[in-house]
Amino acid sequence: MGRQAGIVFRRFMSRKELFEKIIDYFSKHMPVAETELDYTDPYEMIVSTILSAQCTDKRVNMTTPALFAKYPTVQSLAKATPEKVFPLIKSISYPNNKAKHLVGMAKMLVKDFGGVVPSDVNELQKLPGVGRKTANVVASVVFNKPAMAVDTHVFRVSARIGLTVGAKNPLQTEMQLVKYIPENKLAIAHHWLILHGRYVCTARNPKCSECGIKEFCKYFR
DNA sequence: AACTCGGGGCA
DNA sequence: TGCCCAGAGTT
Repeated sequence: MGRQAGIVFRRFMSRKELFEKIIDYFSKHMPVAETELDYTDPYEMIVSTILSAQCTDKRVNMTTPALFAKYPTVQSLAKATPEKVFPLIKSISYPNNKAKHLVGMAKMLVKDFGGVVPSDVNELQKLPGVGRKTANVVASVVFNKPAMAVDTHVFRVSARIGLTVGAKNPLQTEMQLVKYIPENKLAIAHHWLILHGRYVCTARNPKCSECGIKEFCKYFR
């Protein structure tokens, strides 16, 4: 497999072909990922995604049950205040900002969107606490839109492997990836690249010896 | 483009 | 203790 892949790579391999190679590996070695893309409802998804900024998913998952128990709907959260939300999320990153953002988001959803989470990326970004990354996550994962969310992991891993070339910021990475990744693979690709970046292709001291796709990786060669 | 928000996990 | 972390908003 390794030798064969090396031979294949020595001739020309497009980024689309490169993506197919790694997505094939991930699909065989991270079968859990598919189910982790399930969501209960758009409200819980967008709240969870906002909370996940600069914070590990484990801490978010420890926090959300109590939060949704007290504020199960957009309407209930819209009637809250940041001061009431803060203690429920104080153990995650930037609790003050996020408490403010969550309440502001809920208020805007009720006031301007009829209490319904929009599926359009540009509409999503109008919400407090929702930037381009969060908007793309919600659009692609919840609404199956052709959007690619790029966080620090996706940015770094894509550059190292060679999925992107010369991308200087997350937006450029996004623009390159959406060009050749099939629409129905964008959400799962986001998830896989994050997991790979978190546990193997780390920012410092990446574990190349444990990496299953180093055969295809520009950074490793 | 640079700066701020920020508590918890881990070496 | 010091360093780091699934970004977003402001200046």
